[in-house]
Amino acid sequence: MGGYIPKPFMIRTCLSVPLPSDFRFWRTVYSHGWCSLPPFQVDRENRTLSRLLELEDGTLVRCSVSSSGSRLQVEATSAGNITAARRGEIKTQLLDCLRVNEDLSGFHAEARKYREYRWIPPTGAGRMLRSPTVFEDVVKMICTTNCSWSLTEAMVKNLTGILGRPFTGGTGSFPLPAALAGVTESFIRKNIRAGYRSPFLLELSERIAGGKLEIESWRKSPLPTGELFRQVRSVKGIGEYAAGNILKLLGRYDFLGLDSWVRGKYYELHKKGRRVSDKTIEKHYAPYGRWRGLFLWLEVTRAWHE
DNA sequence: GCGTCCAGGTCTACC
DNA sequence: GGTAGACCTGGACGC
Repeated sequence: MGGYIPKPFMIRTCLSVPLPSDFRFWRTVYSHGWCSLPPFQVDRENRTLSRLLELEDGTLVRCSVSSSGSRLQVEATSAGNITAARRGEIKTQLLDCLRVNEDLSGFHAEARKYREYRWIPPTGAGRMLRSPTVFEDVVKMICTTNCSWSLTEAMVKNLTGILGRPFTGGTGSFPLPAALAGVTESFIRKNIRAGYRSPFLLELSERIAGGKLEIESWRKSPLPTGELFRQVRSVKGIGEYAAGNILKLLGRYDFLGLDSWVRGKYYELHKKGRRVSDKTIEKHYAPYGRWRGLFLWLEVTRAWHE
């Protein structure tokens, strides 16, 4: 029994994109935990980042990205034709995720002023991996709050596996706001295992899907950072920690985004393990101005790359 | 296997 | 503005 289900005919194409001289592929991939949350997948051995992209017309494309010399190498696979327009969109989305076109010269110039941060410019550190959409970054950030990393991984895996669109031989796409808005709170609790975060995720998705909240424009917002921070904080489920870190993915580094792990690292590095208040930490980084959140993050994760 | 405790941010109510 | 308690899950631990 069981009928024959034909496998879709897959089309494969390769792209090669030039990179700026200060770009470091692996440092960007491993800039924080996002590379291990689906639809991202990381292959440490082959130093490859994979990602299922959903293009504007709905086409799904699996991309395997690596770096050779000064170029980004992309192998793209899809069930549909990968036209010139689609190739352009794949390139745009990937460069945006990897922050390739973000100018870090101001940050590196600032780093050179401080003895403790002079190690940063030669390493090319500073770019933080982000998702193709602000929505995905915000949902994932809510899933990092008040839980272990393994639970975050489970929630995101459920989101892509249950509500995302399937693709041959891998993870599903990240669900669009409408997909998340189309289920109930109890469904999110039971199947995504998001617990008390479920009403927050549902409300966010419903507001976006219903056109009442526009968050994709945050990446190009002309608002001063403090004002943008207040806007981000107005989303239920996003507190000081989550908003501070979402801002980093929007290219603003004025907030520290402290969580228990970062605090612990700070105590280790600066206070011989002794706990201090958040105000003390904020005071420490205040002299570094608009880059303070990035200095803090690179400082506490420095050992990851050594 | 079961029960208890704890860690992890955010929200709301209250002072 | 500051604080306490509730929210939910998974892991650690003791029995």
